[in-house]
Amino acid sequence: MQDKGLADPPGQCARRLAGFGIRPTAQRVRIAALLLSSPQHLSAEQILATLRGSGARVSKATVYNTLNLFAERGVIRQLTVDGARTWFDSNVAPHYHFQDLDTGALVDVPVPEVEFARLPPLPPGTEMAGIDLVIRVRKIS
Amino acid sequence: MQDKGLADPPGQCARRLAGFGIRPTAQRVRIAALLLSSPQHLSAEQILATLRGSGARVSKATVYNTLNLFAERGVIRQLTVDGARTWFDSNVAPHYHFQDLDTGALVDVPVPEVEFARLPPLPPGTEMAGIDLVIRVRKIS
DNA sequence: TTCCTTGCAAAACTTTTGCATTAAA
DNA sequence: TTTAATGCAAAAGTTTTGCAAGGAA
Repeated sequence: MQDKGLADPPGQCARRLAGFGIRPTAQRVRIAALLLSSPQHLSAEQILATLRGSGARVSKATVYNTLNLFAERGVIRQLTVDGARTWFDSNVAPHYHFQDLDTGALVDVPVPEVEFARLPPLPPGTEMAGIDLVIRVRKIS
Repeated sequence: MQDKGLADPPGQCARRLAGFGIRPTAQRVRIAALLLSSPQHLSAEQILATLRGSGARVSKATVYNTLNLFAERGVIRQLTVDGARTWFDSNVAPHYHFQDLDTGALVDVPVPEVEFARLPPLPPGTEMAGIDLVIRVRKIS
C-alpha cells in the first residue's frame, strides 16, 4: 500500500512528522496539515496568512524554520520557479511543472507525461541529483 | 552568416546594442562587453564588482536597470535556478543547464543533447512559451 | 532541569524606486 | 534644449538570525 499524500487528518499528520524524525509541535502540525492536505504549491507568506486567518498563533520565523526543516527532511519539496519567492510543494514524488506566465500558477506534470529520449552525458566526476523541468505557458493571444 | 555571440570587440558591442534599439551609453557598452565576451552566467553583483574592479564608474542601480533592459530586449537571458539570486546568461539561443549543487556553477547543455520523446498536453487555452530544464548534479561521493 | 521550539524584532540580502544630476542627441 | 540615462540613497520584499521566553520530556 502506498502513501497517496492526500487526506491527512490531524492525528496522521503528527505521526507522519514523527516518522521523519520531526517532533510534532502544535505549529508544525498545523503547517503540515495545511500544506499536506492536498497536492499544492504554497509560499511561506500564504501559509502564514492562512494559519493566522484561521486563528492560529504562529510567527513568521516559525513558518520559515518549519518549512526549511520539512524540506531538509523530505516532507516537502522547495521550488524555485522565479526569483520572487520560494514555493513549497506538498508533492515529494518526482514530477515536473507547468508555470502559467500570466497568473504565475504552478501545475504538476506527472513523470509519465514526459519522456526523455536523450539526456546529455554528465560532467565527469558528477552524478545526477535531480531534474527540474518547468514548461512555461501563456494564454493563447 | 550568423552571429556567433562570441568575440565582441568594443565597437561591435555598441552596434549590437543599437541593433536591439538600445542606446549604447558608456555603462551599457561596458556591461555588454563583459557579459557578451563569452558564453557565461553572471550575477548583477559579480558584474558590478568586476566593472568597478577594472576602474569603471557604474552604480548598482544602473547595473540592474541595464540587465533588465537587456533581458527585455532579448540581448541576454535571465535564469532562476535557485532563489538566492538571478543569473544573466549571455547565451540567448535555446539551451538547457547543468547545475553543480556543490559549487552552484552553471553549465550550458546544447539543445541537441536533450530529446523529448513525449511532452504533456498543454493546459487548455495556453501555448508554450518555453521550456526550462535544469539537471542538478553533485560530486560523486 | 535540560533541551528544543517559539516569537519578536532586527538584520541580511537582493532588487527596485524616487529624484536630482549628468550625459547624449 | 530636450529627452533619456545615471548615481545615490532610501525603500521594498523575502528570508535569516539573535535572543529571551515558553513548552516538552
